[in-house]
Amino acid sequence: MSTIDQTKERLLEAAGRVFAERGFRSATVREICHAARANLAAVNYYFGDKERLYVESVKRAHSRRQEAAPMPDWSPETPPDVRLRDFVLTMLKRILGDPQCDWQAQLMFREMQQPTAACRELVEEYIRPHFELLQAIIGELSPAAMTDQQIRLVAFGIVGQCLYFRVAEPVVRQLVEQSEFAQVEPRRLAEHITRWTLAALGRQEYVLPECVTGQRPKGAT
Amino acid sequence: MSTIDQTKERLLEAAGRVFAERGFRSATVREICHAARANLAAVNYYFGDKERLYVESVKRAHSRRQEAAPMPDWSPETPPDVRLRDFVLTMLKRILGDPQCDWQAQLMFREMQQPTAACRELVEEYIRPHFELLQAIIGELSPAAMTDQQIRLVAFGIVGQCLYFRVAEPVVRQLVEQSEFAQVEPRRLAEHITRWTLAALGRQEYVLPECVTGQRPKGAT
DNA sequence: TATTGTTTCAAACAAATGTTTTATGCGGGT
DNA sequence: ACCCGCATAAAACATTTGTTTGAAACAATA
Repeated sequence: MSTIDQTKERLLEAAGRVFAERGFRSATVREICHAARANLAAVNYYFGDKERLYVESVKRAHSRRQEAAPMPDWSPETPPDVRLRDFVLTMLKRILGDPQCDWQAQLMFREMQQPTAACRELVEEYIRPHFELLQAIIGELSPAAMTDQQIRLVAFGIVGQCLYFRVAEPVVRQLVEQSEFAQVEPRRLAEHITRWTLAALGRQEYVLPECVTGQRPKGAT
Repeated sequence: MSTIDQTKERLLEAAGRVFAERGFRSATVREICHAARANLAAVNYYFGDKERLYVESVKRAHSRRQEAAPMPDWSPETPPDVRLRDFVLTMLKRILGDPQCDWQAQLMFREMQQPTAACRELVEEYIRPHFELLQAIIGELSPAAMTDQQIRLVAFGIVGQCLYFRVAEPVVRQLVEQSEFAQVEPRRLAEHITRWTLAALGRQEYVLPECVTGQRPKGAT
């Protein structure tokens, strides 16, 4: 019993990494089994075929990511701007995560761009609730004149900003210097995006205090 | 001579579509040749091997996209907010394009996420100049207190918002209703993102006139 | 110890796929 | 008429790859 779970577990872990790096089709069962220190036939033994292993590994990656960075449960009187900041930070933590679990996010992005029929349910069960939560938060922060459609666009904009740093990471890394890229991390980005959003909504000015940016203002002597 | 270019051309076109849809590894030479109405050996005859065909097709897709939606050359006295709007609109046109040339954008995104060594030059020759142009425009619109690092974050944010609708298209399509998704098109998005940015910079209020959104304000009778 | 169910392993198979080869048709120049 | 360069076509080749198979190793149990 225990040995079953061990190899099955190693297989899921290794499959996640390999699928994330190579994509479903390009990943080979042989590479996965080798990475999992398992025999070639193990995949078919435990999962039937390559595709079911893929589905399982995607689900696994997602749940791991979610429990690694859970959404905080706010008290009823938590102000919406705090909730916005928490939401963005949580999202960024899940997306950028530590490089150790990097593949989990990568794997989900692949799935988002070319959804497998089996995994499309992820959107309904997981993404849509989060997206509606974000819309609700923005709605509370917005003037009454904002339409639902506008709120949706704002929500997409926030998500897009978060995702960009992960999805186009190689490009970002090449565009900014190494030292600056190292500072692209969840807390700083969440602060920027939150302030940026609040400023656009007319809630406050967009000014990042020096202690956060670690840089002097332009033109300062 | 003319026939040479014809099949070579068809090969490049077909390869672009197939590579965009399936990725380099998953795309088969047979499928490409079939789509191009060419013989199986044509790829090796004209390009040597599959990989060089891929590189050529990426370059081709990129230049096609660029000439399809060129950056306007502004007169010196064009105000920065107009330039921002133009920049965003041009970018969105290239990204969202008409569904006919959809694969060109798709292909470049694949390349951005998993850069081939041969194609990494695209960033230097093409993306970096555009990125610096965007930074310059934002710089003109920003208060002097903004640091270069903050400007870069803002620029990444704008690019991220634009890319999101394309990169996560399947998800967006599933999240919003069909009728609303049809309205996700360059002009409307450019208007939203530009106004949003200007509002965050304290340049103007973020209010989209009804004639643009086509929706009545929340709570209107 | 013998038995039974489970897991691992090495080998083999069949299909897919990138590449090469060889042959065929075609046009123009000598 | 003959030859030569070039484009196309069909077949063949060598790998790769997902999957299957049958035996061996192992653990638990009676």
